[in-house]
Amino acid sequence: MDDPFDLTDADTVVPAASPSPVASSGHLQRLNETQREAVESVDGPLLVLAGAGTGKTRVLTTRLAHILMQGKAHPGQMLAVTFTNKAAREMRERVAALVHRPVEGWWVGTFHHLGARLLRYHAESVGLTPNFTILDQDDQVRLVKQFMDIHEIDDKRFPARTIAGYIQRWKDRGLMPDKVTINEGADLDDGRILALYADYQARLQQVNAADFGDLLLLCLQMFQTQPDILARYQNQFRYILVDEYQDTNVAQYLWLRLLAQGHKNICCVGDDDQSIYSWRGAEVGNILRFEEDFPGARIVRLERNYRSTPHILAAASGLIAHNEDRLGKTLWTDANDGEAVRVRGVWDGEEEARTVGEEIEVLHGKGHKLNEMAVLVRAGFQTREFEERLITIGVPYRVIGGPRFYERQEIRDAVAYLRVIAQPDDDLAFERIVNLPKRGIGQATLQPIHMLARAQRISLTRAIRSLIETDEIKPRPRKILADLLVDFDRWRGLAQMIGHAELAGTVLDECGYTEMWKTSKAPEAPGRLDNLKELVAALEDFDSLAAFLEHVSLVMENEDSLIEDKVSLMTLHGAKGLEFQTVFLPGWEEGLFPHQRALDDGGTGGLEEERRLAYVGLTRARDRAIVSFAANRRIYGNWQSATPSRFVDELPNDHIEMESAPGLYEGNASGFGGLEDSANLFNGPNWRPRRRGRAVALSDSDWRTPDRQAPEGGFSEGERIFHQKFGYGRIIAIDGDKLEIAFEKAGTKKVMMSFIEAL
DNA sequence: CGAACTGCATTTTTT
DNA sequence: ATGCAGTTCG
Repeated sequence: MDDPFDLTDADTVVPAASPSPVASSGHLQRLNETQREAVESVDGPLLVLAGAGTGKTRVLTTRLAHILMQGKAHPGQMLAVTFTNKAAREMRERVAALVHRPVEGWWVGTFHHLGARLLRYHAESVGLTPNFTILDQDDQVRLVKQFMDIHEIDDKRFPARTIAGYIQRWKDRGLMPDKVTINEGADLDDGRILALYADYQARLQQVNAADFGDLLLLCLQMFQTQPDILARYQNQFRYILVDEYQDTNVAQYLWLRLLAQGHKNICCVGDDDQSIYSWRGAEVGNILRFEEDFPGARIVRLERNYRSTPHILAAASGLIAHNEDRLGKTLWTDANDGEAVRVRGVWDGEEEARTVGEEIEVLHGKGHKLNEMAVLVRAGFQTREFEERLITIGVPYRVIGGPRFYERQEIRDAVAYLRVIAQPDDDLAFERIVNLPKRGIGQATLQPIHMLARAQRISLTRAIRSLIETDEIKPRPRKILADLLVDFDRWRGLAQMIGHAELAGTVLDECGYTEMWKTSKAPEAPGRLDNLKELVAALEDFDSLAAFLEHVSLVMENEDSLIEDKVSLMTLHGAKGLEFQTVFLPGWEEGLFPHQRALDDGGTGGLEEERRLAYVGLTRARDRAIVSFAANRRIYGNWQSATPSRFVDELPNDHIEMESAPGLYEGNASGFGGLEDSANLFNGPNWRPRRRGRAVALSDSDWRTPDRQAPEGGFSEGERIFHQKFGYGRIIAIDGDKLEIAFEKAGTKKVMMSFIEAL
């Protein structure tokens, strides 16, 4: 895949960039005046406040290309940091397109990616070896659990998840255990949490591992303790560029500030109004403080919006104006007016889903692409209602942000085997697979091993090696463990002889893991086996096992091809950075959006962040935004009546069109009958019989684009298929355009043929 | 040691 | 309603 980790020293791979001012000015001409200013102000600190839809990415990539083409720096002297792999990839591709060739040797990537790379070069300086393991959240929690009892922490009051969260937050703030103050929560649970953090951290080093936070934190530590290393990179990185600066946490900020001290050419791009990640450590303060942090900084505001209609822009601006803590921007556009933002009150969630579905059908009938429509919700579970509706009416959709490939159980299991092979001291991986498939190794066997490992500060496999000769372990488990270690050694030897993809296949077969799923009666077993095959196939794309493992730990994304025309369903968070012609924004009710939880533990700041989320949602829309709220909603199984979100009231009247049924909305807090009034249940203004959807689905099937029309004889009984909601299954019967399918997980259902994918 | 049961919480998420 | 995690029983 993209940029597998390699040990090529960036400095040595520097083809000199030849200045080509002609091409350069061509690119500059496609920019407006402020954009050009942002591109051309290459020397000295620069903050680009880039409002939604103001051409941020274009500026960013043109700037990088500009620097290259001006011959101001070699690729190896540029550092471009993003938050997601997707953003990094996009940057790489677009810059390459601008300079008409792939750009070799420049440092583009996520904070974590680049941090990992730096650490691998200099692992010894922080007490690791270059092949250290990167732990993900799951591993972290498991590691925390191991220390819970030692520190006598009540897991009712402080579940492992929560503690891992505290540790993560400390790391986000750049705090090693010895730096945590009372102010930062050093006294949590009488200091037990902090003590656990110290143990946790010591253990990580001992097993040659780093968690996500460490990728930055250890870099910081390295920079602070090894001035020569720091100086080298300060010197090397002539131009630094940071995307989504409003999302940086303290550790990332410190990391950047240290690296930027050399040439002081740092360009940060961001938008304080789109800061929606404070709950995971992002500090809006970083962007608000930029001028103080980088003296002499220039600030460029990109305010001309190329995305949305004036109505949408005005609605979003009017809403965000209710926030106090902001740098302030005034977005403008010279696009034509377009449609007002529609705001619709409905009876309940079902009706909301129905109306959204109808709207989608109408638009699609008029020739609008489904790819250009999105339903953006506050919380993941809200997508369910829309999924059900879209299935009923036969509209293809995709849910973005579901479980990801590398997070699936079988994939993590398989990866654990590979980790044990590549990193013999990887305890977490070892524990995951020591009794998987079932070998009869349980807590009883593991306990003395743990004790020894802890006492001697060695890894579990090492502990086993020294215990294997003694009577500490009963004969039967002793034999099993000894065999297992022999297997490990054999696989490690094999790794030298055969390709890593082949190795993976061999390991999974020989350890019995594949067999375990083959014999499994579980309905999802065949799917899991398919995934394992996919994993082995994916390994082919990497140069080495190490490169693959790096990829797995750092790149957790799912690749969902945008080729098929589908409506997108996702959370507002997931929508940041995307745009659609039509955006549906359902669930604008007090308690749901703004979410009660954000209000409770975030105070005013929490509310403002929710408002920014709303702003992000609205500004995703190019032509059309439809906000809706329901009077009644079923949450966790019981019905609750709801009040329209305060954000609805904050939308400027001149730019919205209220479509509430009479009586459902008259300003906030009135005439919004809840369910206690049970007569309303069947007489609500928008109540309709349940059956209706069925009829719509059948009569409307003709609007579907021809190529999506399921081929008549495309399926046969007994065929194995895939359905995006119900998963894998086998066809039992065919009835016109509907198929009866026995799903492996979801039981037997009748579904529309157009939703079935042949395998 | 493994399987069944019960209780409990249930925003957002990248790496 | 639902799933997951921790506990209890065989």
